[in-house]
Amino acid sequence: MADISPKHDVFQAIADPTRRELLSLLSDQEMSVTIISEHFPISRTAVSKHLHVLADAGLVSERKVGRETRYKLQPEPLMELKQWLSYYERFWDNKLAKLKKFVEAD
Amino acid sequence: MADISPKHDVFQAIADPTRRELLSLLSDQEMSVTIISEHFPISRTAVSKHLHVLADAGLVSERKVGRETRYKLQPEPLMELKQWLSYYERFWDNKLAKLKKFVEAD
DNA sequence: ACATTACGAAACCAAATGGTTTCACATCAA
DNA sequence: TTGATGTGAAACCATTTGGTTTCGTAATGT
Repeated sequence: MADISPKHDVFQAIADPTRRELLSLLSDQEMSVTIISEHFPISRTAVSKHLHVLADAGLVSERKVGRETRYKLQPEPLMELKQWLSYYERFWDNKLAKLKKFVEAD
Repeated sequence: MADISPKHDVFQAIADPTRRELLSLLSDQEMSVTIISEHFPISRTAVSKHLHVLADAGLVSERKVGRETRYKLQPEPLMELKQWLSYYERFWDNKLAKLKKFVEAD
């Protein structure tokens, strides 16, 4: 049986600050591994690993061009995060509403 | 020098599925550690550790009541997440817009 | 044809993470 | 006072994580 998805989930993927920087960098443009890694103080191999984690989570796409591998942002999986967040928004909205009420009752 | 800043950031705190379940559980009501841990297959001590991580990130508050320690959701730090997300929303909005354009050009 | 470039896989390592069990200590109930 | 309950700290353990260096290979440049 093919193992469909021990994939990394989006929550775990964005937990690392370097990976968040990668997403930010790749939101502008598609870039090759070497060029990407020039923006970071760690080795190209380490960057490559981070990119694979992001790819596993579906947050970036890989494309081979000659000897390069180019990556670009794939924002769709972030919708899961947005949906997760939306559940909690009402709690802080609620707090804000209570605060407003309190202030206005003055 | 007192270290004001939280030890764990919100991204790292929500990366763990157990901790996300904890947040969900505590959004309903304030609960003691023992009661909370009855909802999980792991030890009370392990749950307690997760709660401390969440507290470090500011996502739950602790309150001592007699010999109990009660926790409840503190959703405010999730705003940082929302803000981070908002930057990426335009990218998928953009994609949707392009798709719409393409479909309508038919 | 040969050297250079771009990259991933592999082996390895230290530190962090998520879990356990045990123990000490308050607090509450009898 | 004595016993049960609620909890955190500590010591410990296995696995995961984030990093490294080394090496092989494919594509490109000269």
